[in-house]
Amino acid sequence: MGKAELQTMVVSADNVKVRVRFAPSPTGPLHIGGARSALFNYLFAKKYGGNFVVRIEDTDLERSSRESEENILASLRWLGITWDEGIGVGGAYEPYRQTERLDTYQRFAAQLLAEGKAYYCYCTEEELEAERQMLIKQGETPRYLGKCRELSTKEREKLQAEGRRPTIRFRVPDNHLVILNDLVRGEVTFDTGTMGDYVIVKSDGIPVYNFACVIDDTLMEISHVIRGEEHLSNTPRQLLIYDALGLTRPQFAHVSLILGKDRSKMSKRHGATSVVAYQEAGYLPEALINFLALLGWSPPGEEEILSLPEMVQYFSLDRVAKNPAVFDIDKLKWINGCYIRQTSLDRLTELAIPFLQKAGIFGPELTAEERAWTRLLMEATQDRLSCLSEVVEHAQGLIGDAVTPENEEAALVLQEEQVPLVIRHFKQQLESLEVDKASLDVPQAKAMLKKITKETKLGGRKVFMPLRVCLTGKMHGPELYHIIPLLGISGCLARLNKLV
RNA sequence: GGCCCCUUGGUCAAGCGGUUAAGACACCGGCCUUUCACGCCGGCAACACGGGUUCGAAUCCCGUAGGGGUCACCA
Repeated sequence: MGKAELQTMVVSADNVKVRVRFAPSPTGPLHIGGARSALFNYLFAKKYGGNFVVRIEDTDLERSSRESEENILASLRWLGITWDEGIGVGGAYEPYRQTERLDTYQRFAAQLLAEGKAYYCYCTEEELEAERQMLIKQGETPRYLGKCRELSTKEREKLQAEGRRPTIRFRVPDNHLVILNDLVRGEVTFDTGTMGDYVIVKSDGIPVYNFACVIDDTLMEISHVIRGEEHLSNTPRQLLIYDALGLTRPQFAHVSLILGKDRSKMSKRHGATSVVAYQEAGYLPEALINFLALLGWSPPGEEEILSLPEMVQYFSLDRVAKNPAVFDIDKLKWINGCYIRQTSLDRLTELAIPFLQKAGIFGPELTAEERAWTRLLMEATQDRLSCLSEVVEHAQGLIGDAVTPENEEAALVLQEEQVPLVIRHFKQQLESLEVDKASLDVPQAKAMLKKITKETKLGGRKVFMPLRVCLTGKMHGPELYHIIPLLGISGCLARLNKLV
């Protein structure tokens, strides 16, 4: 079946209610790739008027934690990805946490057992490991050879009496072709020949992912499973269970991975991989979302800066690319800068405050004056920021009285002959004003600078550059008429006196 | 190693048998500007390779190479 035909299947799925899900396992923070999967599911649901559900797959008791669950949900909320149903919001298919659905899985496992489609396996980990090693040594695919497949009741009782707790294994049909019609990949065929019977229920009675997700997706009436490509190889195992239980398969769409610079699956080595890390680095949620959407999907038009509703409007699985995408931090920065420039000063101020607090510039509570100062700071730096965290540097440059020229070039500027004259005029201007920080605003600063230029009859650069270096020590930076009010009259005078 | 997926500029990507092979980021140049930045204008740069199919392949098929994923009582 061609991709175009598969696509019409999706679109004509109007007789089936679209229900998709994001099912993270709470074993750490929300990963960038997970966030994209969640986003694609969300977009798909909204596009087709369906429901987006969030389910927690916490069957790995060792690694799962409530804390991680909370963190993941917090990241989703921060990104603006909301869910119609699931953890925290409830719904008609409760519960949405797998460890609270154990009896359900047991029922289906019992059915498979009763029908001979699954069986108890008493092998120990050591035995299994030995088998694996042996196969590897022989150059074969490591897999379970089916030692416990035909255990008699007596043998089982004996093993049981030894204190062995069995797992339940699915009996994989021999030399059977499993065919998947993937919505992004097309037809994919797997041969069960090298698969080996796999565990569906662990010895502690907890189901394994490949089993639990089949049951849940069925019971929760999930229509489309959109997930990362790392699950593609698992899919035949799940498909086999659908078939064995006589369940209707959902449609699948496997989205390619997000890669690091070296083209391997994005991991810690490549830098930040969690959504919180980007949040803490000063990326705006709408920028991250926008960037993630562009990784593996492309809008039909030319515009790449898109709001969530716009993405919903344009989203479709047939515009999802098959090839993996390298995470390009430069592009993220650019997108983030675009959003920072679009953001109102009021919101920008609120967003920036935590960064300034964290840097120790402000305490836990801000005075009205500090807020106003921050707002001015944002006005001064808005279009030169690619990340919120960058304001810290700018703020730090405005604190304290000591200024040193950043380099030789800057030092040289101060040697120019007109400098004393310019400074004298500037000081006069400052001193003629009330020595009250609040009274010095941007229009006043502009007027002052204009006056100096006029009085000294000097060209712009000869006036502005020395002042800039005197006040900041730097050759580049925000507009002087922003810097002066940010420093305040006393701040400016202090810096001038220290330097000259 | 077996199985599976992928292959258009440095990166993201459009393209779905006939195009001068879009666009974006990055990079380079110019303009704007009292600096930098923003913005605007311009430039560099790609169909992995080899066979087919076809009047015609980036587009279809088969190989090769390269990359990736997966092979747990993890998800």
